[in-house]
Amino acid sequence: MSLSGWQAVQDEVLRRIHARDWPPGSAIPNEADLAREFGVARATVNRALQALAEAGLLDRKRKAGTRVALHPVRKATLSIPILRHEIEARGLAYGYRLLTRTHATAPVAVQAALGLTGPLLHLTSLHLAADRPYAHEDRWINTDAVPDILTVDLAVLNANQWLVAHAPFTRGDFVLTALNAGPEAGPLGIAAGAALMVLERTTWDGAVPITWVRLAFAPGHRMHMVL
Amino acid sequence: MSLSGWQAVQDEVLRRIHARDWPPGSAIPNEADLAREFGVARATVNRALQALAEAGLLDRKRKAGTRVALHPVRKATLSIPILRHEIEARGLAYGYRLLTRTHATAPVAVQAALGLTGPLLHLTSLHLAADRPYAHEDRWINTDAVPDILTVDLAVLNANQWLVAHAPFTRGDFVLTALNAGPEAGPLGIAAGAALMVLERTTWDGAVPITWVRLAFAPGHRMHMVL
DNA sequence: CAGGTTATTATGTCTGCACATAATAATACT
DNA sequence: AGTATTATTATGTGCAGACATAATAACCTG
Repeated sequence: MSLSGWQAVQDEVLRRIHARDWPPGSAIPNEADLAREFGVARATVNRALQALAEAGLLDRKRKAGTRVALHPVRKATLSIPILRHEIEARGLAYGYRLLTRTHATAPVAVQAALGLTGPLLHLTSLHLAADRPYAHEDRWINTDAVPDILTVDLAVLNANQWLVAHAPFTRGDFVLTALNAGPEAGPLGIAAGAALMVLERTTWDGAVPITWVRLAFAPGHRMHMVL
Repeated sequence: MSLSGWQAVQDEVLRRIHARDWPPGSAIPNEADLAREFGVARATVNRALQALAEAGLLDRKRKAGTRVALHPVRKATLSIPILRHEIEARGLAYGYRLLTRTHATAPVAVQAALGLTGPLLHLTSLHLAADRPYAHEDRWINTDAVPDILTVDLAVLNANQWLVAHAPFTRGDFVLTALNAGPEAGPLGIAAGAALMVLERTTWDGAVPITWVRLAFAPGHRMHMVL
């Protein structure tokens, strides 16, 4: 067989995995052999197999060789767009309303997530889609890390947008969970107790914690992923 | 400067992006120039930049060159392990209980997701962690695609485990949402109305729909992701 | 000057070769 | 027999050179 392009190699390997020519757990031929069989260079086979390994379909180990993953750990990638873009992508007008802005000591959960104990800048705000509440945001900001944010009029400018533009982060950490609506119920204009999808995110710049955010989406919010 | 290894190149590029040497939206030098500057082959620079592009930090276009992404679409990867492994990884005993097994016509939402109208195999079951309800599963299976599943005793063997082992899928589709507990409340042993994290997944083998699952996790479930 | 053609350029990828590295197998030594 | 050392092997990665391809810029031409 003569293939051309590492994508073609990848497709053929996928086909064989799928057709059970190479059942889960079994070892597949080494790169050199495959290169010969497919009529390509070893580097080309390597590219294809590495991509599949990264996708979790193959397990590769030096010397041990390559084998079809027994329990393919499927990785869904959830792209986290800026809310404004997410909303505008649906053809809706985006709106933002700052609800509160204070300096205060954060709840212990937030303190623990950030690894800080001092008082932080605390914002609560509302993201609107076509004038209807879309998500409620509860944010704590480490002003030591981004002192410039104190000079910004956050009533006009979305804190998240300012941060992505001025304080790039190197590390992030997400938790998705579901909660019965508590204090967010009012601003979101919903009944208390409604099930809300909640996203909690902590971001760092290196070792320096920047911000902790909790987004509570309006009921019915669906987060979509593909794999 | 002389670097060695594509990872080192990647790190240096990351550093420059982060240090605002190359601010968002700006074009960075071409591969040949970077290769010369770093004292590596162009292929090495290419490897590094491609990885960063895949991660969403760079936008690359032929001829146009490479520029720092204006709105780095952060991609969180959520690894979807088999529930059994997820539970056992926490050091808890895994349990499985089949609740119902029927053939029936699926709700329109399921019919739409799968693109099928005929009657399907319908299973509801419970996943247990240390004998406590962990998640409620509501599954519809296209028996035309996997007729062998009819020969399996699903009271003993987890349908999901059987499927991953015998019916590899090529495409999947996730939706995460939050719902107030309805019929799941009973089996999960919780109060009706509690906020549940719900994961709906549809899987295909090529163009053939295989199964639709809805997992409702016990209250307090946290789905963790890193980016 | 508009519209189409051609050149240029940066990335995408392949090849063949080389050496590095990790894991295993084989061997030697006590 | 048990342990330490040394091959062997498959993947990981690097290099230089080449051509492919897409997007843009420069150039004609009517």
